[in-house]
Amino acid sequence: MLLVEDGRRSYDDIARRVSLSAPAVKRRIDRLRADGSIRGFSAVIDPEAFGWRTEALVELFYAPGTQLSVVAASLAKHPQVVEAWSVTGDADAIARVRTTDNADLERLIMDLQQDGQVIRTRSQVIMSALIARPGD
Amino acid sequence: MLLVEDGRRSYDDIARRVSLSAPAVKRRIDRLRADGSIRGFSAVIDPEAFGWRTEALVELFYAPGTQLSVVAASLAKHPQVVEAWSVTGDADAIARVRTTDNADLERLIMDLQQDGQVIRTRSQVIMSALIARPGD
DNA sequence: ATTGAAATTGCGCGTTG
DNA sequence: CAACGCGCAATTTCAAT
Repeated sequence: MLLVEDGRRSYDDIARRVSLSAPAVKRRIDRLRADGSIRGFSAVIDPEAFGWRTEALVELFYAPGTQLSVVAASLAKHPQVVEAWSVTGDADAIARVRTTDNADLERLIMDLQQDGQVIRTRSQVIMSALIARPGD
Repeated sequence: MLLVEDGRRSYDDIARRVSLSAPAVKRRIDRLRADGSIRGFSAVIDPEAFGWRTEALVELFYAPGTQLSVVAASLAKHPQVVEAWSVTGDADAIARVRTTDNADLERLIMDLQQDGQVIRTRSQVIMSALIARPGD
């Protein structure tokens, strides 16, 4: 969708590109928002400009029988956790985290381990972005 | 920033919330965009609504001496690759991918391997999202 | 503060099932 | 004929100068 490329495009602009009228476009978008196809709109930020200088993917290994909901709750406490997924394979979950520096990253990982059921973590720190498509 | 929560908020709306005038807000946002702190705006989509039913993190292992630029170019060819990072640790890079189904995922991985320098991959398919903060 | 652009709403029309 | 989605035009809100 064109709105993924630029979430502030005007209805008129979109309308011209798809050969419709502006109101028609608005109503379609309203519908997409209502039924959840479009979750919302967001500004995409440069993390460095906000002091987040290190980013990492942290694989999390939980104690047997740990509930997903408590995992999620534990992760939600830490604003450094940008995204986290429950995954198949070796690890139980993977968190994408953003910290000010390596020390902060270390502290976060310690926190997560103390927080409860984390047995082990394995981190892969991001050196550079190869691909970044917004809106995901 | 409030614009991360809702990228289509009006200047007036923001101005009221932060006790400033609308023009002042606009100037600030213009400055943030100019200096790169705000990269842009985007609609956040429900992948399922667009037929993307499987998501995975794919660790990529490249042949020794492979250039990052060719890695990036190879990944960029595939629209299923949503994000990709060069990382420390075991793997050389990690790609977040979105496919219609498992067969499509398998095909994508084969493609990436044929495409050149990928020696090995290891995939972790995402079962559910635990945390999702937009705008990142 | 003013001027112009964009968003929003009501209404009638054509198409479809 | 009922439901739906469109375009037009009028109104209101917003943006830019």
